[in-house]
Amino acid sequence: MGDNRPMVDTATPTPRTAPVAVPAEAAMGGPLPTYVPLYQQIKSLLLRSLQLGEWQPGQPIPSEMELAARYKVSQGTVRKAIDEMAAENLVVRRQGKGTFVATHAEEGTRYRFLRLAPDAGGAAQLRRRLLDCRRMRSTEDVAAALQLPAGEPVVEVRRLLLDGDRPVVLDDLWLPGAAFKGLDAAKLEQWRGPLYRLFEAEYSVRMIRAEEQIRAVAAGAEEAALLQVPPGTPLLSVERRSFTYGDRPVELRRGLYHTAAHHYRNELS
Amino acid sequence: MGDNRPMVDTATPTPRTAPVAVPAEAAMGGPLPTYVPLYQQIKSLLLRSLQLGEWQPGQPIPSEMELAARYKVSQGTVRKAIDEMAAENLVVRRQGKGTFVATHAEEGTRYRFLRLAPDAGGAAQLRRRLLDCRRMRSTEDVAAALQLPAGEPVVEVRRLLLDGDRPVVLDDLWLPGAAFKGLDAAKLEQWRGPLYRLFEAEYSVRMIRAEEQIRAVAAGAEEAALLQVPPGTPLLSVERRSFTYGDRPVELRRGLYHTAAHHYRNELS
DNA sequence: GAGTGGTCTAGACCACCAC
DNA sequence: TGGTGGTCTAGACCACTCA
Repeated sequence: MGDNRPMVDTATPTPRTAPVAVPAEAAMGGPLPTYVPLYQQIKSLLLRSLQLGEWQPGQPIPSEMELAARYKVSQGTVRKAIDEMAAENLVVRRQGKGTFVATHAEEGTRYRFLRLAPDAGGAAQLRRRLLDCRRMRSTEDVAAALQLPAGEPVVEVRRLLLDGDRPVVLDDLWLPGAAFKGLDAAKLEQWRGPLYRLFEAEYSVRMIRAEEQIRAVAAGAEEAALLQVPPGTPLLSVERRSFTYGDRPVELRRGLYHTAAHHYRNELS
Repeated sequence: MGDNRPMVDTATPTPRTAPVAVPAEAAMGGPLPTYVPLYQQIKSLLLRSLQLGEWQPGQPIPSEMELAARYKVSQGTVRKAIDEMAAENLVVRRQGKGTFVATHAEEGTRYRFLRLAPDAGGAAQLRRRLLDCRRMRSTEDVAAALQLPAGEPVVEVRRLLLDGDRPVVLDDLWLPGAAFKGLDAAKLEQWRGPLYRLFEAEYSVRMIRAEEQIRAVAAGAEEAALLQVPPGTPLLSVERRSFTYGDRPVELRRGLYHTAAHHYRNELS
């Protein structure tokens, strides 16, 4: 016990990274990690299972005891691996029931990635209105953001979010065409629930994490008309890149938020 | 072992919360927690020591072994308490050296709360220019934000942040006068380093966490002049409330960010 | 080499949930 | 009643830092 042993691992065909120093490489002076904790190796294995779709969103993963047995480690080691994944919102623990693959379905966090809140307080309750959905060849900037070759097919979507009958958000978004075969206006129109839930349910694309860049811009003529504001109105420009496993970007989104009665909320720590 | 025992606790005069169900209260149907894990109790004690200034920012707290002995629990329990505090950025662990009270001094996180980044990439390197610093009676909105009685004395500060010679941020901030006795323009002018470092070093006010509300607004005449932009230019309005221990608000800050060559970056997960 | 945090184990018991 | 995650312990060993 307590020996970070070299992973006999007859149970799983998946090779683990060497748990101790790699003399040859270490001697080469590379800044590569010379030691990977066991629980990190377990975490990598779990991540791979997630990525390969071995466990589906909303479904339970095997119990800690079962995983400990599978990987021939103690329950505490599995626990620490899962702890980190829970902290990263990849997985949700529920005492007495099990550990579940995170999903963009309701489960309390309806708008996990939408930081818009009404000034009045409470949570945003927004309606969607699809304006456009087309397949096209990506422009250079979109391709770059999605790490695709320029001209690669993408799906372009334009939509409005409304609070009551007042437009609040104008969203343009781009998705890699290859990963979203069959996505069209009809699909989007008929779908009830969070968009990211549709993506994970129908296209096996799970949004794990996103980066946003926020600016203040003046409304152009077309945008102003759609948001029903005078041209030149200051709007929040929110450019989001969403990533799936392995930090692969799978969505580019450009939102214009009308912040007269709403605001973007953020928590710093 | 393994018994969440009622805290004999002859070593510390600090009472701990009851570790097991409180039958009387539980019967009253209150939604109060009927059980508080031991490590949470330890965490509360550690938080209180932090709040009381027993350990100063940048200084080490006692070792895990020492704390375990002090509180008569196992090292693992102390570890879990500290783990949570480290996750909340209250404390920083350094292997081989110890655990240190978090500080707003350099230590890698120069601008912990400033999310502005140059579009060109890299980190913002901004100069400060103090415009004004005065003591006054708080207006109603400021008092409300700081949870003070209206008319209570506050310190009002106005300053610019510049990237090179280009103004990028116009900040107005308000602090409770009582907590910041002696803070004046001279103090601010002479101070080198992060503002929050000054607050914790000279006034024992430690900013732990902050909430921001972000909007797009049009520059007014005065603001436009200060930021050297045409009036009406869209600006990011960032209203921040900073909190210290116990979620007590101790700063209100209203920033106007010129986002022509910079952006507000955010990470969602 | 001594002291710190970091990892790993094994085992016990607790709180919660479903059957 | 049995299974799940959650807590707590005790002890061993490892990685890192510094004198």
